[in-house]
Amino acid sequence: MRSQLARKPANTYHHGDLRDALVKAALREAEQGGAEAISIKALAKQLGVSQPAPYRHFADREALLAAVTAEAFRQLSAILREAMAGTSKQSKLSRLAQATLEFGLRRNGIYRLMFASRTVACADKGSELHEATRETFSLVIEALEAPAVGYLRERQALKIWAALHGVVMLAEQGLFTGEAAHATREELVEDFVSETKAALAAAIKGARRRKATGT
Amino acid sequence: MRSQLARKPANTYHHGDLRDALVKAALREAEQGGAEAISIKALAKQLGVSQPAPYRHFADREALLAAVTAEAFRQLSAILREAMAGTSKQSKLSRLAQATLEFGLRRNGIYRLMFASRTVACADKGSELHEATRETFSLVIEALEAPAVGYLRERQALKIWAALHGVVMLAEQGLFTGEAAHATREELVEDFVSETKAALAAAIKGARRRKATGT
DNA sequence: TCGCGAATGTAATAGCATATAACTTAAAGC
DNA sequence: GCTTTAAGTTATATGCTATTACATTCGCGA
Repeated sequence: MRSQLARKPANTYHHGDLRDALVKAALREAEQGGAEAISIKALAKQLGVSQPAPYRHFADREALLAAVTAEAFRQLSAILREAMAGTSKQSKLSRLAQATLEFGLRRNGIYRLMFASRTVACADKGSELHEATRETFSLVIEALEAPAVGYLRERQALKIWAALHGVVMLAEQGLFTGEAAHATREELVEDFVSETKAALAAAIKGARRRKATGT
Repeated sequence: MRSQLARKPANTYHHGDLRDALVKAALREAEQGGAEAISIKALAKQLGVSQPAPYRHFADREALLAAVTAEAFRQLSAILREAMAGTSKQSKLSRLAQATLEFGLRRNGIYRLMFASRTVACADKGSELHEATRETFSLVIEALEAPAVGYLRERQALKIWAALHGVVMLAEQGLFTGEAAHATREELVEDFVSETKAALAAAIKGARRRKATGT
């Protein structure tokens, strides 16, 4: 096993760790241009192997994209975990939210690969990709810092997660630029964060009362 | 000018309305598979013209996608307008929101073309596509049924629009299916709608008070 | 109504990408 | 050390985008 991003040395036959190198290189390509920027042929050339070599590791282009997307989710998870562990005066949820926004905008090609393609929807339950997405979502639930009361947490996690993605989406469409910039993206995210906190607090209170009064 | 979806009759030279036929046929192809399902070659064959004929009407594939996307936005506008004009007991905003959700899920390929690709982001200001997107967004503002107070309306419109798209996105990812179905998509949308109404009412009240007291 | 220019379509072809088949090399296990 | 198998190679089929050079028809002005 050798360094992942390396080209194959000219006088060798085997690359050493082509599968991993392909995923890493593809991720770099997708950074700007998204899935469309990923070309098996180009990757093979880049890594110094023949065109069909990648097919030893991935059945087809879709399989490579799935692996790349899974890796992207793992990277996002790591970023969110780090953000949540931060020491700024903001709440965990706020830090997770702003980190998600930044990821979505700065690495938009990868972001589109993760959330705007059909790759995730087509992933089998139990697959590497499916697990990676569930892991990421579990961080959102964790960031709520709320006790498990029925499905209240999950519902609020779904809501804030959805809202965040909507903001990234509209930002990429340019709805926050020019004359339409009636609010910054960060402001909107912060709005959603505080609404989520309020809704969660109210819902938990309500649930406890119902439980106490036995209705 | 002949029927738009028609194949070119075998014994004729000119199609009659190839540009329009291409857009309509491409839209049909994209219904399920999104932008990837649109192939110039396949469309030409379908319409009974030679492969390069489409290039008389569109500089390249991107230009065709832009035209298709613009048409899709016009169709969405029409659908939203109709929903808003409906007579159900729900509010205009609620009807617009649910109609958007339904559009996003039922015609997901087209939806991805509209919101999850870079086509809109790359559209020039003043272009057919840019105008079509602004038109659609103006309907969201209209659905709020709120007076123009500074940029309050626009801000709330951005928020609900973002939230809606997030819900569609996560729904397509499968986050509402199986064990994770802790809320229906429709419920979440309704949540966002009522939060928007509340926020809007509060914000308008606050703005009026500030104005009255002269601060 | 004739004719000419512009618009629209066709045939031929270059170039790039995915993917498969048949063959080769070297690594790993007994 | 020999064999099995994983991993890489060359050659090739197929499909798509896009361009060039050529053909046809539409519409408009003389």
